[in-house]
Parts: sequence; structure tokens; C-alpha cells
Amino acid sequence: MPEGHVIHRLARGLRSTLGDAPIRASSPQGRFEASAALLDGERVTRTEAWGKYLFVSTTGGQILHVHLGLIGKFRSKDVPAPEPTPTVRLRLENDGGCWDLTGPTRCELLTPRERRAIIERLGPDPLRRSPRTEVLFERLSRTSIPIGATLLDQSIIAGLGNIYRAEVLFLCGIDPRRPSNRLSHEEVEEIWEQSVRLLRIGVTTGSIITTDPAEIGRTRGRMRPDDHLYVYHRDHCRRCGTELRTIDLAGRAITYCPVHQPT
DNA sequence: TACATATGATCAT
DNA sequence: TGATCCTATGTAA
Repeated sequence: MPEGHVIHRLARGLRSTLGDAPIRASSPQGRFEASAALLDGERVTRTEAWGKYLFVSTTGGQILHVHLGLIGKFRSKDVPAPEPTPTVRLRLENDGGCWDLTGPTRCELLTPRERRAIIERLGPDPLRRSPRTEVLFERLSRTSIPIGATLLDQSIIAGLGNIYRAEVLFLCGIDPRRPSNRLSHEEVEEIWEQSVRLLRIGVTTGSIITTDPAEIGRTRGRMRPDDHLYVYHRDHCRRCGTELRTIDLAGRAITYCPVHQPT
């Protein structure tokens, strides 16, 4: 489930379980064997997430870069760890924990320069402090590409994926087809604030939850998955029941509510 | 069994 | 815009 919140959780999880002890690194699948050998015996010094990009630095100066893509997973296993499945590209483990990476779109060792190049081409990450709405507004104001498409562009805002883009636009009441440069300053601010809020909930809970429990009136106890979202992958609006519309933007399907997101 | 699908990005045309 | 990469899961045949 890789949108930005997952990567930030991974950064924390890897750091806290692997701690400062030397790690064993291996590539049961074989495609990362030579690089894994360079990580083997090192200690993790830093883990960081920038949008959906994960970096793990080690004492020996290695920088591991992982991007999960659409189907990648970095799973935590209890130690002592079970035999890895044949698809595990990379296993990192020590007495504190074990992590199995499968299906990544990127798994590579980078130089500091290469790492910097990746980070520099990313837009502001709502889960980080630094740049804020001004940067986002400036970038959106330069293009007439629909806002539903630009929110997926990691060089404009880093960390949102196909679920968050649909839910953020719903909560902001913005039609995804609207040209990016026709958003008001206030609307861009709200997009940023909602992104920050929702991604933080994602980091805390591990799930993408955008609905307000008070509104949904969840039947006491835990929410059902069907209660988590307003529009993504739904047929009818979770708020008003209206039949939703689905269009293609930036090569992916986005669903919106014609009532709450008027043209 | 086989196929469709998925919370992504890149590269070729 | 389309093809491609990578894996796991659910549904259809």
C-alpha cells in the first residue's frame, strides 16, 4: 500500500527495530546479491523518507534507495525470521528485527550525489516541515494541467498517490478536471492542509482513512474498511449517496462526486 | 489455470 | 499515450 505515509512508517520502523546493531543483508531472489554483500555487516545510521522515496544510510557510507512502486512491499518479520520466499529481493535483519523487500520498482545503492538529485527534483512533502503552500501554489500556477493530474506529479507535491489525490480533492470540493492554475490561493492552502492532515493520520494508523468518524457514525467499535473513504473506488458518494463519476487523469482512474465537487 | 487488477514511475515512441 | 517492470490476490473459467 505505498503512498507517502507507508514510506514514512517504513523509515521509522526500520530505524527502531534494526537499531544500531550490525545487519545481515541478503538477496534470496538474487538480483541484489552483489549490493547486499556491501551492506552486510554494516550498521544503519539513518533512515529517511522523501515522499515515496526511502533512503537507508549505513556506517560504511552506503546509501540504499528503495522505491516500492505500485506493488512493492517491505514487510516486517518476527525474529528469528522464517525462511524467505523466493521473491525476496532484499532481506535486512539482526536481533532487533527482520525486513523483507519484494517487488520494488527500485532497489539500488546510490552515491550522495545521486541521492541529492532525487530529493531535489521532488516537490514539498506534506509530512516534512520545510517548504509549504507558497512553493506549491507557485508550481501549480505555472500549468493548466488538471489538478487531478498535478497532484500525482511528485515534482509538484511529494507523497500523494491515487487514493489521496481523489480524497483530498473531494474534501476540498474541487473538480479534478479544473486547471491547476485556476485554483485560488485559499484552495491551494486547503489542499496542502488536508494533505498534511490525512497523511499524518495514515502514518499514525497505517491506513488511509479520510472520513470523519462523527459524520460516518460508525457502528460502535472499529470502522469497517468501507467507511474509510469518501470516493476512491466507490460507486456512490459516502457523504450524499450520489452516483460518482470516474475519469482518467494522468493515466489513472479518479473518481469524484459531481455534487460536492462542482465544475 | 488463467486472467484482471492494484495505493507507481520510467522510458520509448 | 503506450509498453514495461515487479508481485500477490481475488475472481472467472
